[in-house]
Amino acid sequence: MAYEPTEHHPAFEEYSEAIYELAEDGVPVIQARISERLEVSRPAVSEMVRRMEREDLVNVKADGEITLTTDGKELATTILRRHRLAECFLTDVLGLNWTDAHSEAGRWEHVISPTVEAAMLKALGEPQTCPHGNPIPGSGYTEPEDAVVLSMIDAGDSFTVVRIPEELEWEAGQLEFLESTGLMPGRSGVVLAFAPDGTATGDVGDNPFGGGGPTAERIVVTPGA
Amino acid sequence: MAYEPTEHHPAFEEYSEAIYELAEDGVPVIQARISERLEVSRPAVSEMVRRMEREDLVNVKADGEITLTTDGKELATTILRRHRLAECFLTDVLGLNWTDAHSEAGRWEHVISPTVEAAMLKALGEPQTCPHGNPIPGSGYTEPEDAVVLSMIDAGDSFTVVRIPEELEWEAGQLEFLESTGLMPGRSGVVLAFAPDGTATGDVGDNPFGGGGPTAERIVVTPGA
DNA sequence: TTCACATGTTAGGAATGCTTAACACTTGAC
DNA sequence: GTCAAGTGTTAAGCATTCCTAACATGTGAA
Repeated sequence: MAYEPTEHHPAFEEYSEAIYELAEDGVPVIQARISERLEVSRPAVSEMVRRMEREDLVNVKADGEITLTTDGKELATTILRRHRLAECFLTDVLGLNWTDAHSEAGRWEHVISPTVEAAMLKALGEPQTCPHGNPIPGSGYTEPEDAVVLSMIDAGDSFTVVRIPEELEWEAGQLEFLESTGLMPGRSGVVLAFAPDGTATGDVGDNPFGGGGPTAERIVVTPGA
Repeated sequence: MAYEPTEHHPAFEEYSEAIYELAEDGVPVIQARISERLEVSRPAVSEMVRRMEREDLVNVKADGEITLTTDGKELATTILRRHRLAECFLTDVLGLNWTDAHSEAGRWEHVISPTVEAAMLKALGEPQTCPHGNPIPGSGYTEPEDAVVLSMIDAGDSFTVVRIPEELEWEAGQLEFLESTGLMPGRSGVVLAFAPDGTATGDVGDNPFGGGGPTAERIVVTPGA
């Protein structure tokens, strides 16, 4: 408990969260990726990483890979937990759509106190994932054993959406598109075909969908309806 | 709409709100009062007032009195509306107590978007006051004609609490105390006596209460049960 | 009248978090 | 081997928002 989240250095919270998410998404955690995800310059990241290292929130390996320390991980999971809890709350209680919930939660995560967090958790019946299917840290959620990315499903086979990784949530228009086609956690569909470039086409419910290679390689599903 | 709240200069929001509240509480709006309410140094206020004047959010009269411009008032009422709406939400939906709700709302007010504001308003059934009885700007609420401060009630007479001014909410321990004694909007009580120093004693429901002169001179009530 | 107190301002400085410009280093493609 | 692309760093600077120290001014009380 060396770092007190209530001291709220908003930047430390944002950077820790980004580092955690990049790792969660399987992206190599180097400064350049953080720079892209947070849309800040590389020198800004360079400086911030140095400061976070000084505060014992991260370690930098010789090859430049950045890892969270125990304190850093605690901060990151706290913020991410609040982010995903806020997304649940905003969609379930206040009726916001996916897209709005995601961007709002990006601000809410920094102002939610332990008291409010506990109250939200109770009001929502202890959810285990956010509306996009990503696990709420500390909820004890474990991903299904047979989870694979959509591009691994054979053409003709059916699948059930598990989660939309955080990485895709940050791409402008992506969430709106997925929500409109019905590619949401719990929904089942069928893959009709893969184009040579990896683009997947299929149906979810009665809606046709199409997703480029990078998208199909990231959406996590389980085989079968 | 010259000033865009979404550009979020948090300090401008905080200062505008403080200025609005001081006026609402009948306190002369000068730099020294803002300095006390926001707990920042006088030079900090001096500089910020100059910047807000430059941005056309406030005007400073020759005698030093500070008034909000149209833009400044719009910003202040927007933030204050979100603050009081958040207080309603935190108490009614999440079950927080007065004290927690007040301090949480002080952060929430800066992250609530128009979308969320509308959703909260709907979820709460368009409340007209915050839990402490203070009007939610834009709700159309008007204070009862016969509202007076508690110290104006004659010893032996009954009263009904209308509101706890924002000024008292900022005093450490004040909200906890009022909540514990039951001096809350809508509750009725009887004034038993006033000490020479203005301290009021009385009963609310079955609970005795006592409030120093400064408190009794600020709590707004209507005569009668 | 004088002294104390309240009030506002200037000057100088600090922390945070960002920017661009310029440079160094590594690595893969040709 | 060379060149381009990707990556990280240094340097200088800027905006925001605060601080303390010091000073100027006005006002009310003794």
